[in-house]
Amino acid sequence: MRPTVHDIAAAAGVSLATVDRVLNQRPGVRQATRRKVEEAIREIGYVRDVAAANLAKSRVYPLVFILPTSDNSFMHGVLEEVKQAVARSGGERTAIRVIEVPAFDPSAIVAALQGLASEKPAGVALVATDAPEVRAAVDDLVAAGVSVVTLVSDLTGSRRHHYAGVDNIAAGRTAAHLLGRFLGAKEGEVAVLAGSMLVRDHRERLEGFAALMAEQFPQFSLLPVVEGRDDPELVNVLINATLSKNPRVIGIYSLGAGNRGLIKSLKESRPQRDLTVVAHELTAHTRSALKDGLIDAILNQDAGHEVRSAIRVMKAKADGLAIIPAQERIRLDIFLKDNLP
Amino acid sequence: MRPTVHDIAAAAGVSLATVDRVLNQRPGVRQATRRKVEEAIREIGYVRDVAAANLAKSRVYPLVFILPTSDNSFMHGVLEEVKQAVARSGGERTAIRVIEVPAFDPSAIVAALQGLASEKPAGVALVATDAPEVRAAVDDLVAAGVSVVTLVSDLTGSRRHHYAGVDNIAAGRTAAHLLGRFLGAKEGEVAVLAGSMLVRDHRERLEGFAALMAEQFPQFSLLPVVEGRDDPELVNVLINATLSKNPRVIGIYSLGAGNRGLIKSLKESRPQRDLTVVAHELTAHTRSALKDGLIDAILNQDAGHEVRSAIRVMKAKADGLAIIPAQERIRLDIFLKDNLP
DNA sequence: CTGTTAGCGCTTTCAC
DNA sequence: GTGAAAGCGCTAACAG
Repeated sequence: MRPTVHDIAAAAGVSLATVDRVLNQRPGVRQATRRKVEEAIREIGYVRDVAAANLAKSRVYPLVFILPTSDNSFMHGVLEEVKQAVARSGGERTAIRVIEVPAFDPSAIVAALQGLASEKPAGVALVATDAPEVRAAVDDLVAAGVSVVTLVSDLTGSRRHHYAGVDNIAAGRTAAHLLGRFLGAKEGEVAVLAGSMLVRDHRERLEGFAALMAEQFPQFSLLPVVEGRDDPELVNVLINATLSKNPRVIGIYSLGAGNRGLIKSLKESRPQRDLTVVAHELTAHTRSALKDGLIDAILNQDAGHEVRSAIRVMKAKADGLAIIPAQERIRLDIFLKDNLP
Repeated sequence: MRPTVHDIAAAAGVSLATVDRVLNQRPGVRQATRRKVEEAIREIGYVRDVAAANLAKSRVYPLVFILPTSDNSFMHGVLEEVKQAVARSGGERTAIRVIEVPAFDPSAIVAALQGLASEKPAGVALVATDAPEVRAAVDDLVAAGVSVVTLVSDLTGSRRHHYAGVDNIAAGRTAAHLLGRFLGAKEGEVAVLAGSMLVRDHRERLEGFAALMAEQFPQFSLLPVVEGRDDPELVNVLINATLSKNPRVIGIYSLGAGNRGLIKSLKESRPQRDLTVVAHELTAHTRSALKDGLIDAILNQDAGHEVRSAIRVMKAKADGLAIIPAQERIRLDIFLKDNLP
């Protein structure tokens, strides 16, 4: 049997209440007594039963997700996963609330973050827009004792506890590697489509992509980045323009969302143009385009994993508990036609 | 506040003990009373607090892992992950035991399985060798009320509750897809290295690989499969022989373990031969070979995920609880030089 | 400062 | 058949 608080109390010659005070670093214990109890805890090899503690406290973890209201399948997927987590709230002792904010708008995030300062949830997960004022607002929340996790796009330099998302520089490099090898001996130009250079994940993907292309595949020249704001309509127009203006384009890297528009362009260009395409995020649209051979590879981050991981981490950090790093690492999934889930 | 057993008791006008009997399907309740209680449970929308129940029962889940004593890094990794799970046993209420059996030996697995019949652990996870007697022994355990999970290699046709491993047909197809596209316009032969055709995972990978090569890349002819028994020494000898006998080999698919031997051969052949290689399982050896360009892509299953997932599933099945399917799906990871974890 | 006591939600004797 | 009461490991009033 694992040792319990009773065993500590007996060993240290004190009452349960005192043991509890020491265990939870609450005041009202003499230094000497405290030391005695800590000694006993160590001697005996005690580890707290978190489930029992939570039961006694009737603890629930109030959690907040701040998500952009982007009209793209990926963000819809994230929202859907959060909703499923809400459905599981009972068993997981969580109370989850979602705040939707306009996309690519730092001030909206800051406002949401500041609104939470008084509410003091156990944890906040946000899709961060990379701006100093967001960083400051995050740091304030952390200082107020809230556990903060960035989701999908990170906020380096801030004091957030954890990032639940993929390594986007590696993602860009991987895209370049695949595109380069798939293109093989061909020669020509490569177009890059992004959402916005305001979000860190897009910037990093571009950075990784451009770097590896330059290092390993200098035979392909990169066209200037096209920013489609993750908007299918706009993307469609921009890509059509790019393709008609640049007849030598043989490859496309779509590093943002709004691929519905890209796919439309690809379909229209199909008989004449032979394009090798790598895109991000597996959605109903990109999936069927992959199957049809319009897209050659999809890089993906598992939204379900990201959301579940963010919740686990927020809970753990709220209690000052350790996480299992490998379990919380968000993989960059590579999907080809043949390994679709 | 979520409804509790007390609420049910009050609503049904019975005592807690009776509610508990109904909840746990124990005898000693009149049919009429039982119905009344079940009614109340439904009306009130009760869901049991598993943590509290486990606390009251001082429940621990005795779990057994049956693993082959293969001298390869992948199985060592699995064992390592199980050990880490043992270290977490306290908080997870598990008591994990490992039984090691000789590799590729159905009778050893059967003996282990039968030995467990009397012990009746809550769950058993095994790396299955595909044989009728193993299937029968698994079915017996399931019939005895033990929850059984196959790990890494499945046992279709048996009554195991769950398979914690990758889709190996898809893995083989993915390997073919990568190899075919990476080889591009070249022409020549492709060699396939397996561990043993006795294990289902290897057979399935081969099947998927051969099928896709035939469909999509008929320009490459496949050499007969080489069986290296996952043994680095043997693999080294066999691959050396294959390479010298077949000068037209331009690609290799290593679908089993023992890649240490393969890598040795690759190093030795290096200046003269230009080989495109796809291998399975990320280990210290394959990782550095990937970095050095000896291997072009590695297909991997995350041993840590597999072990943690197996444990979650065994526990859930033992209690008749639902799992989150997406969380328990083991991905086929594709690693290139650029997306190594 | 320290201890006693009554729960958290559920299970389990042991009576009736 | 059914119920009262004690207790799982921990926390939180409330006394002293």
